[in-house]
Amino acid sequence: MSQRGGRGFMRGRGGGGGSYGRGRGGRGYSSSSAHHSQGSGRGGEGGGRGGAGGRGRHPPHLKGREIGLWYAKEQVRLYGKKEDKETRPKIELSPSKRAKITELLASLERHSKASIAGAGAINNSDFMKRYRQNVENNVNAAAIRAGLRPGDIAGLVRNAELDESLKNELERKQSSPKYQTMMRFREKLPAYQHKDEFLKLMRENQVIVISGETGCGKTTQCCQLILDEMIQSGNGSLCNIVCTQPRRISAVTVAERVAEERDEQIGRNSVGYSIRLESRVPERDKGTILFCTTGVVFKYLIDDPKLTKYSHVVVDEIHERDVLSDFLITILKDLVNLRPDLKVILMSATLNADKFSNYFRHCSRFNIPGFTFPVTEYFMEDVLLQTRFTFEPNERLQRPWRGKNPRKGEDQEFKRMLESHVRKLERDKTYPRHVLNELIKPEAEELNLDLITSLLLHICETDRDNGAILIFVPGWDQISKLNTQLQSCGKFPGHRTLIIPLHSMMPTVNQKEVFNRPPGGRRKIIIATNIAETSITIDDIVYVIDAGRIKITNFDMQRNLETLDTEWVSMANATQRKGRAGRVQAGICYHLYSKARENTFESFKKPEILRKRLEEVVLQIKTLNLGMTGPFLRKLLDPPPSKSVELAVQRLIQLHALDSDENLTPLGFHLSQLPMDPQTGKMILMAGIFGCVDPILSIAASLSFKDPFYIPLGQEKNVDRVRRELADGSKSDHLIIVRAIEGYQRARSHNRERDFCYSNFLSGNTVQLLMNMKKQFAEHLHQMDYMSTAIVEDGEHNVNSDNIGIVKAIICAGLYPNIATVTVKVKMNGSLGLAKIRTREDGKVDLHPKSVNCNENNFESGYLAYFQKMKTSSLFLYDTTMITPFPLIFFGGQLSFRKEKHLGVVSVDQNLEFLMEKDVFDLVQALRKHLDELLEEKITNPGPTCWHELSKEGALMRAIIELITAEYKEMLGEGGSGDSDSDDD
DNA sequence: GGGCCATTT
Repeated sequence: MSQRGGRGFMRGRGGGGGSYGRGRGGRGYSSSSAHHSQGSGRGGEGGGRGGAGGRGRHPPHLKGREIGLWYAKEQVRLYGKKEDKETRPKIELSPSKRAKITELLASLERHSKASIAGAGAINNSDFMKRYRQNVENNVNAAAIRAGLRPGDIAGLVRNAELDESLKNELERKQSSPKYQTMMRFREKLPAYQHKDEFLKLMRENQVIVISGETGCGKTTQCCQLILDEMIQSGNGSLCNIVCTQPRRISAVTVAERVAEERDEQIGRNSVGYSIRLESRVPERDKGTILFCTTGVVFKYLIDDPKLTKYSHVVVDEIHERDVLSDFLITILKDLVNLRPDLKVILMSATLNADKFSNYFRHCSRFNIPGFTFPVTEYFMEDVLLQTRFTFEPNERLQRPWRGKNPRKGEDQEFKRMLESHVRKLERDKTYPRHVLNELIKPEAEELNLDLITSLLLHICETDRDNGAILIFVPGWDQISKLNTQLQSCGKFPGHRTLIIPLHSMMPTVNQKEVFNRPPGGRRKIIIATNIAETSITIDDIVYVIDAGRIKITNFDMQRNLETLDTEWVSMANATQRKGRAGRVQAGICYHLYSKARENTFESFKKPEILRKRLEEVVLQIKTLNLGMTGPFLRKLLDPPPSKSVELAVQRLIQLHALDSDENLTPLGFHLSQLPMDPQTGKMILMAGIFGCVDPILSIAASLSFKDPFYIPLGQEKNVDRVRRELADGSKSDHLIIVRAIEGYQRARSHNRERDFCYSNFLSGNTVQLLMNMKKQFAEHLHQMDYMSTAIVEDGEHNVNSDNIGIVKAIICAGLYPNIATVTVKVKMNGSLGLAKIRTREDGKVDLHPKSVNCNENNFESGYLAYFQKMKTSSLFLYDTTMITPFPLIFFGGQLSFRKEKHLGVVSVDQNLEFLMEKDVFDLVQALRKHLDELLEEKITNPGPTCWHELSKEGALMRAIIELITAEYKEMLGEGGSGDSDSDDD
């Protein structure tokens, strides 16, 4: 086989001009073949191979622009002026290859005639019947395990003997000295002090909302109070409490804390936790408290929709309004009718507790007063007064800062509010004139790092106790700039201050120094994103400086795009930030915005369900049999707009996960079982079928969790370098992850993994989690019968793992239709211009600077598959892999053929186009049809792939793999075509 | 020419 793009410049021309510079001469697929615009039109396709014929080299005496002009003239001489701006790659098959495929197709026809009628075609409704039966069986099996008859209304079954022994055990425990010491502490917590009222409400109501600020002990105490009362009243065998937390770390720490208070070992007695890939559930199965992440409860719901194992469900931190907790309380709202014995406790911050109570038909509310130290609040006017800071006029100021979608006239409206606020301060003589002069300047509305520096100096001068300072800024950029400014201004020398940047991508998030008091009596200054608002808690903070901004993802339904915007914080954010100063002593919070600005703040951050794509939510609704998505989602506390639901359903239909009636297809059924988004799910199913499980599971793990790379401040370029080395010319961000995990494992076998992580900017924790996720994914594939074992490295399932062409093809199969095209103009002087990236829906997009393909302009193939696309300062593709034509033809969308003058043109989904003769197309299309049938059969009736070349499946798979492999090798110039009979045309 | 934060038997 050979493919001849055959036009344009060659890589490596002119003595290593290209980054690859292998100097392959005219062999194979030229780098321009896919989408490099002809531009000044160098090269061209002679009759011979790859543009070698007909095209001359420019005379050696020419320089710079003259070279380009020479090629331009040459282009005109060979092809005439405007014609032949062909940029579509041409796909050809050698005669021997054609003969092979023709023979294969004939044998496949014989196979299908010989096999039972209907094999290969799927019958959706049969599948769905089986699948619904399975769901039913699971439910009944769970009921039987819980000691119920199938169909019974659930509930725990009393065991009088156990009631007695649980009661005795608790009494014994209450006399232990350790327990009593802990009890003296517990008794001081507000939640414990309101014990009787709380328990009375619990007895009298099925659903209650508990509100209270951090530090009141509601999470640790309420579950214990319920359990102890149940046990003491002789009902211990009827009590299992599950308490959900939004984050893994809080599920574990709360469980550990409660176990300690009960003088127990975690997972040994009444208290345990369960988070993904890590659980220590209580050994006994009655009289327990289980802390788990919300996602874990969702998995319980699949097998046990009525949560029959539990008597109490406690949903904590519901005020955070994450998708899962919103979703869960909607399910619970229906479940309480089916389970009159089930008690539901919703826990929220005080501010919006009423909203939840109203949602549950005005259920009872109980507020527990807070227990924190007082925090003095200052606003911009006070900061200006204390620092005497003056704003430099900023010519380039776009306008006072404002929200993302400003209503018409919002700026003017705010200006009037600010002016009236200033007039009032003037009348009241609260602040001197110079402060008001500054406050009214538009510059006062901008995030000003000089002001922060000035305020820090003010704090350092007035406070001699070196209290720790926490600064909230919106993102990486501001952390970086402020850090540089503080380090270089000379006023915060290392022997007096310790400055720690804190961001999820910086290694400091896992360092103890963040929590400890710095040695030598120095002052700790932490510059953080909102990671320090909930995820990381630093106890010794005395001062908080709140810049008042937050970066937040939104979903733009009109443009079908995810965006990342900087916005003013909500009141809830501001309160939370302020509270960070009062954890162990009285504190001070400086808000870097005026009281007037604060008046424009929303009360709460927009619920996550209104800010996200809904594909996974829709699949979950289907898995849990909750009916049509539209009606179900309208039951939510804040229903997402129907447009957003439609977009999700449409995309799932496009992925063949749902049929047009919104039923799960067999593929959709598998995807809904997998803990990842549908496209990544599709990728791992295909990896199972195509025998490249290990590398693809690495990619899937990182796409569904996070990138394992740290980026230490100032090391950005070094991280880029390491990533380029790991990519090793593959032009793939996804393969970087594969190589990183492989490298880690190799290093670990020599006990060198720490060094490996250090020199490659990897987070060892994240890599280990990714490896555990791979194991979990392999277990899923095994359970679904896509693998015969659950071993990631199993040879049978990795026959193609070292074949980069196939691994990339499977990346493409999963990520499709997320495909961008690349064009590179050839400049007059013969050098390459910048790569221009486009997608069908968005037009021009940019590659994110973190991508290894950013700044690349020498692409052997003009297609990039991507996973994440987000609009920030520009519309970015965050992660890309260069893809060759055959994977798009075999795993992309609908193929169609047309004649364009004398050329045959094949298009994929009426979008991506390739040149192909009709007879070649017929062969390719026939192969594709057989592949589609095979895949559908594999999806409906999974089983390990049979690679034997005499089987229908084996022969077809081998043929397709051979085509993709040969194409890839030829393009990348790795050891020729890898095909012994390729040179016969 | 530049990266908010979480999370799944």
